[in-house]
Amino acid sequence: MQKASEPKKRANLRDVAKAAGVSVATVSRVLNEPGLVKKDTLEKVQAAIATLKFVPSAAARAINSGRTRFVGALIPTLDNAIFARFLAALERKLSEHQLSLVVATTDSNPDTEAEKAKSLIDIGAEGLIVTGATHCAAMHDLLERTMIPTIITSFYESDNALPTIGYDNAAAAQLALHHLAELGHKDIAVVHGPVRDNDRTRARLDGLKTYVFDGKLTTFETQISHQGGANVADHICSLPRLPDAILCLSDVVALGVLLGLQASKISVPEQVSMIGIDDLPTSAVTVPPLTSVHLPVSQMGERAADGLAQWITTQQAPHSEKLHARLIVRNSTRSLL
Amino acid sequence: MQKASEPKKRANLRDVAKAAGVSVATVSRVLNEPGLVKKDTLEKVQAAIATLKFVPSAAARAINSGRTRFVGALIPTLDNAIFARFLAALERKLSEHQLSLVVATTDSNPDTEAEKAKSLIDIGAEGLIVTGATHCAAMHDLLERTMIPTIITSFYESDNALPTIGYDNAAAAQLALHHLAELGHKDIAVVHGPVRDNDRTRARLDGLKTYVFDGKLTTFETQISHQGGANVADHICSLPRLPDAILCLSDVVALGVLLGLQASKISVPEQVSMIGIDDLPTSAVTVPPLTSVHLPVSQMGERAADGLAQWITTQQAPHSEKLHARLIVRNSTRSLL
DNA sequence: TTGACATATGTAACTAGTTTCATCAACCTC
DNA sequence: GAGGTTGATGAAACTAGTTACATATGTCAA
Repeated sequence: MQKASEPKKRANLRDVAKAAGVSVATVSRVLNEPGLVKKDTLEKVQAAIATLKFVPSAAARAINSGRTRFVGALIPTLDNAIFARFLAALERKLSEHQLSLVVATTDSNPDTEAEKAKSLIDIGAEGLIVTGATHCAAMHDLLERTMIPTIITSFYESDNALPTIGYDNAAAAQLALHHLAELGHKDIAVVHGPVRDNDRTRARLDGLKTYVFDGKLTTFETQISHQGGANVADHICSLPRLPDAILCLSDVVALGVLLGLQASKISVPEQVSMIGIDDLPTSAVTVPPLTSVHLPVSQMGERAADGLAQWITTQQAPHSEKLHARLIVRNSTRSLL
Repeated sequence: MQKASEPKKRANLRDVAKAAGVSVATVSRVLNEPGLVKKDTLEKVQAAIATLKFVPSAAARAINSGRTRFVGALIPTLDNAIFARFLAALERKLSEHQLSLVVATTDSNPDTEAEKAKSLIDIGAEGLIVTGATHCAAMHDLLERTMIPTIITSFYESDNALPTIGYDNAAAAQLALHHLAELGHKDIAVVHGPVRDNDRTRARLDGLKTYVFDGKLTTFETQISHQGGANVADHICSLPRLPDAILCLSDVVALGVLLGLQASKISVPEQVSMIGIDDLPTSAVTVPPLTSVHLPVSQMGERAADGLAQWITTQQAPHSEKLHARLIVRNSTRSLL
């Protein structure tokens, strides 16, 4: 099957060694520890590498070192700035640890998540970053079988089997509700993304439900997008009576609601107060600027990167970390007292 | 929690073979072509795999097949929905070709791009998707040396050395300007992102400059973010005279400008017309809904995925493809005639 | 002159899989 | 009962690197 002249096969170490008239060990040294090689041998080999356009095979390297130098992140979507910000920090910090990042999106579907996780592991990921603590059975099984270092983010739970690096979602939501309650709001509309397969949203809603105050909460579920927020705003405007305030469990939805209210000529905060969660940079330039609960996602990215890198190199799982959310008061909320 | 001091060496094929009392070839068959193995042997081997928690090494597989089954995408930032949309389509289509996607962000820095490209190739990427046609010397050298299949996106140029799959940026900008010109606008502010190291923005600006119309164009450079747009809006509002219209070379900036104008109580389109480029979903729900030039980024992602997958499997580079932008008229532009 | 040591390089054994080819038994046909 | 075919399995070669160990040469001191 192998004829004398093959058209184009990638050159390997042996080819280079033969071309340079040295052994494979010498070529390997040129690649990894050029200091050990005599100057003119070095040049001979480098010439051969150049003429053969030799590029070392990543797989062959990995097989020896047992390291592929990349990790995977499973996130619900890229279509929300909050994840973009998280990933930016994660990637920056990982690269300080000489690790590349492979991003896979799950569309918040646990089965997709398990599938993508499997393919990340198949292609050699050394560790995983996942969003939230709820996964399907296949995912749990996969993580247990492979024992791949995995950190849960956007979610804090001290006694989880896997380390969690994130914030207390219930507390973040309570921070927002507490602010509204203090301002005297009694009739509050809560707008949130899909509850199904999303433990962060559920935790936030639970936080609201367990917060004790003498007022009414009405929840509205929609898509996490500007469009989704605008749709809910239309619905709320068609109600016989406007709520005192609208609490959005994410800023993306909040901006959508804000635009929707504006389209219906409802003014914020004069007719309704509004508050969000996330504190995206955009929230500082909306009209009016949006009061929000700041979630430290950049910090979360950095801590997750450090934790995972440490776990991979030392085989020692990091401890869970609780990061603190804080209220940023702007002009979309006003006092009713 | 994880116990730290396990003598955890991962089981390999030979370990499984020994445990099951069969040869390595049989274990390999169980993994890849279970149909060839007798039923009770199969079960024996599967039992051994389960008890040893054996997971095949991706690297060792890759070394044989010469395939790592993933490609890399180099994009300027994740912090702009336009790229998020592109990546979503790209990833979806790549996975149909059994390819995973590794995303690397370059911050529009050519040196970062070259670095990230190198590390993608180092970890074994079989192909690359890059944004725009302008790269630093190190990048060109890398692409030439490794001959890695690489497709340029967001940019169309029929005679580029590498296949380009994208739109004509100059034409897209002209489409927007033509619309404003037809409505009788003479004094137009053009708001755009950084020109340095961004050939898409430059191409759009060149398109505007070569379009013949009897009016005035004033350009404003800012960051591509809502904040950046809002800053320019503040600046424009402080000018002695408002322009007739504001043409933004991206919708993200346009929404920022819109919010900034609104904060200064300038009404659109009564006092200024506004038009964007990208046509993000958000642009349909802004107040007023934003007239924009639709860029087919989802289609671009799909075509790029198909092209790259084809290139990798057939060794045959695809042809460049020009995708068509089209004007979406909403309510942010009005006629002055 | 010889031993001690450093430097430079080669040989061959690893890494963890896939794959080719050989072997052997069971079954079928003539 | 000889010969052919099929099915199941194993031995060993193969992928492309790294690396432990061996060897050859040169320098220097005893």
